[in-house]
Amino acid sequence: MATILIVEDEADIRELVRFHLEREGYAVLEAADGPEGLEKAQTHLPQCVILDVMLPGMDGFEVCRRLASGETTAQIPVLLLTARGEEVDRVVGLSLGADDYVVKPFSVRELMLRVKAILRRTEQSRRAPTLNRNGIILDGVAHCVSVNGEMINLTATEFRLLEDLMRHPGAVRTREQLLNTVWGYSFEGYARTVDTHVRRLRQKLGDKADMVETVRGVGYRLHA
Amino acid sequence: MATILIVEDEADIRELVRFHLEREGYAVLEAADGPEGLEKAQTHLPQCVILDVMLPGMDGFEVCRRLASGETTAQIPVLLLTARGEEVDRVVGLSLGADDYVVKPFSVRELMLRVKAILRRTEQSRRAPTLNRNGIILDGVAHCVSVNGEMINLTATEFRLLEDLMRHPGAVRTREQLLNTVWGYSFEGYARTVDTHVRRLRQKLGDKADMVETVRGVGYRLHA
DNA sequence: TGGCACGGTTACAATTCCGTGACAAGCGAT
DNA sequence: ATCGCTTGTCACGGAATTGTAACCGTGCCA
Repeated sequence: MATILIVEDEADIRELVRFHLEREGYAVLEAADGPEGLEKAQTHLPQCVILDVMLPGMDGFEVCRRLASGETTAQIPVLLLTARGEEVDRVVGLSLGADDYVVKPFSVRELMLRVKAILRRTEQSRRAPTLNRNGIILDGVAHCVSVNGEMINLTATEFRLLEDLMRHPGAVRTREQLLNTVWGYSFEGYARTVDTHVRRLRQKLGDKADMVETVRGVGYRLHA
Repeated sequence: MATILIVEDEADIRELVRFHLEREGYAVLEAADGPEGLEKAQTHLPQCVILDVMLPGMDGFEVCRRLASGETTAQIPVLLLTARGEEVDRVVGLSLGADDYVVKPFSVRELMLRVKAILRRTEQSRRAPTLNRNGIILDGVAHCVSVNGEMINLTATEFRLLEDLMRHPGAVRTREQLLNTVWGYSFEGYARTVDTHVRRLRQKLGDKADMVETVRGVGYRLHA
């Protein structure tokens, strides 16, 4: 499941949060100061960072800024822990790119909900190695596809075609777009080739065949 | 820029928030109760909804639930306004799919920052050129159109025609202009062809048919 | 009031578009 | 070499789409 990094100098708070996060099934990394937090963020690329603003040495804002400017770490959502009533701090934090904050002393339950909310928001945009839409599951690593739990056997071309459609659920893909991504830019052939492969794909999809919709005069689309 | 809907029964709070939102450059819609808020959300698809929990009649949680279960409105982020200290409410709200909350009485500055944070988070996924005028929603990526929340089925030509009109709301488009952009410069045909397609389009638009206005002697125009 | 220009409406034939089946070339394994 | 599988192309046919023409309704102007 998701990995979460907590950067906090007070050990008892780290333990408290770790305990609850692990009970929810998350993997937890700890760091006691800013530099350690930055380094663990860069090496482990957690799905979320819980970051105390008051840190010895480098403060949380500086960590936040450096995370946002790093190429690999810019996408990691940050949840700030601030002291009560420091509205100025919150303002600075949010404008620095933090995704959310919680005021200390905080309700653990609320913190968990906020972490979940952040992960829920980001997991949609993150590219999943296995795609799953309405009973069609495509595993890019194992290179296999199941429909309603039953494995089906796709050829390489059919697999890439389905993959492209599933990566753009609800979006129309023109024959040219499909030829470019599935067959490659060097392919110089008949656009109707796509049709034939769509037909073969639909055949193998069985009762989920109508998930692949025809948009007449435009192209094909995976039902959203 | 972005459109924001505020659902709040107290008119002075609506005005206060509207004033600051408009100063930031946002377009603002107002609704005084839950049903009105739902309806405006469905027809205008704002980029964000600011929703008071305490509403006469249908409360904010119910509005939130219905927004989340609607196909077109599920993606709209919701920012809840709750009364001080009602942690139970916050928890319920966040688990219902609200993206954030602010406790009343709130700092306007903080509210603005939270709205900006929400918009920043969602604008990445909102890159899609979806046009929206008065209940007619045209999604260029999915290549589909909905009127009052109901999907309608347009042919490719009808779609391009509506797209051109919606890209120029309130502006008259002559038949020649339409022929050039919708049919392409190479088209050499009868200008009255446009009329036939306008008619077919109006038929499918149902009670929104009069959004496509005739400007006698000039061309057609989408009602502003 | 009548004529006229313009757009709405209807009908229809031509065309386009897509699903389907068939087929041959390519390719790897046996 | 032979077989089986994959893949690209093609032709046919049905269905949806589209352009055109003819006819009708309405507003405008003298």
